[in-house]
Amino acid sequence: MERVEWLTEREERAWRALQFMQMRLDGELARQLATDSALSYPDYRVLVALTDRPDGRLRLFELAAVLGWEKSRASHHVARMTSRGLVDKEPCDDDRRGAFVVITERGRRELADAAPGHVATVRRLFVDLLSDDQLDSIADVAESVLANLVRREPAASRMRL
Amino acid sequence: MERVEWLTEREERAWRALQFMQMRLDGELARQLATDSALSYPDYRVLVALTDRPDGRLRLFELAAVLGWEKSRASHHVARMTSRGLVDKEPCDDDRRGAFVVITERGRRELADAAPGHVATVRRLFVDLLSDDQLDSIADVAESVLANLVRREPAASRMRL
DNA sequence: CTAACATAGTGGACGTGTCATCTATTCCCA
DNA sequence: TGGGAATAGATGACACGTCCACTATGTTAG
Repeated sequence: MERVEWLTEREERAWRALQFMQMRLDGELARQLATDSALSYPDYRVLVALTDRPDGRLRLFELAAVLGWEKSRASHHVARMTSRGLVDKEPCDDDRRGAFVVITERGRRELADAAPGHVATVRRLFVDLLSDDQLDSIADVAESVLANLVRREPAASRMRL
Repeated sequence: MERVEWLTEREERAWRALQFMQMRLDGELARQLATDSALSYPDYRVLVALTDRPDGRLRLFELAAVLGWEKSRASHHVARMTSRGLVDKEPCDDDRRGAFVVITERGRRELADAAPGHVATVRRLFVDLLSDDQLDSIADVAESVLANLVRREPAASRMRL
């Protein structure tokens, strides 16, 4: 095992603060939605993704891709949402393996109720605290970290016997 | 319901990218630990917190505070770790409600095995990609977001009947 | 054409995290 | 000092997310 550099003070500060921020932020967002609406944070994200489409429908694998979820997670979550009447599943004629996820009237109503409070909270706890430069800096960092992750990913698929 | 400003393009870019980064980063970190060691990411953080103390022990509520966890989460997680022999629980004489969480030899061994790979992954996927300015910027942002969260928190406790 | 492979989606098992609730103890102040 | 409030911790119920294995359908190369 070669020598491993532990983090410098500067690195540690950034890494710790980021972890804490994300944990607390997600917690608050989830809590706000749970308190002020009947939607969980994942529910909310699914419904937003669906209403971004003119017909309010997405193939399950597209939904997973848009949200950055694994397909299994999307399947489980959509199943839960279907049982609560927030979305419906419909078969797909082009590809008979496939399924569409469609937002219901009830889903639209609950999203419309929840959205203002959620957006206000994102502003209050995050966006409104930051300058334009800080927002850009965050986006730059996050995008380069993501690009690096994606670049590494195909390595696994390339591994063939 | 007053009018709510949805996010500008710049704000949305930062917010979305940050969410994605954190989700993917946590996933990779968890996956790396699961693959290369017998520890989960939460396990790892508990053991690090304990070894930061000279005697390898912390009161349960202190552990929760250090990690930024709710006490219930700490209690559940420590129970799971105790059953796997990574930590022990010991009664506290000063405060008979209390309990100490103590790292075991086995816990120390597994942490020592897991640490190099974990740190290397944090470097590879995050720290080493960023400049000093970027690291400082992240830390500044995260700390001000956290300070804002803490500032709001006491409001709830102040609410009395 | 068909055999191998890839992809869409499902479902069970399990670990994780939150909320609400409960007990026991300690703190505090009138 | 006695009694109400705060605190430490445990626990049960439930939602969430991952891994893995599986079915069914589509795609492609020989």
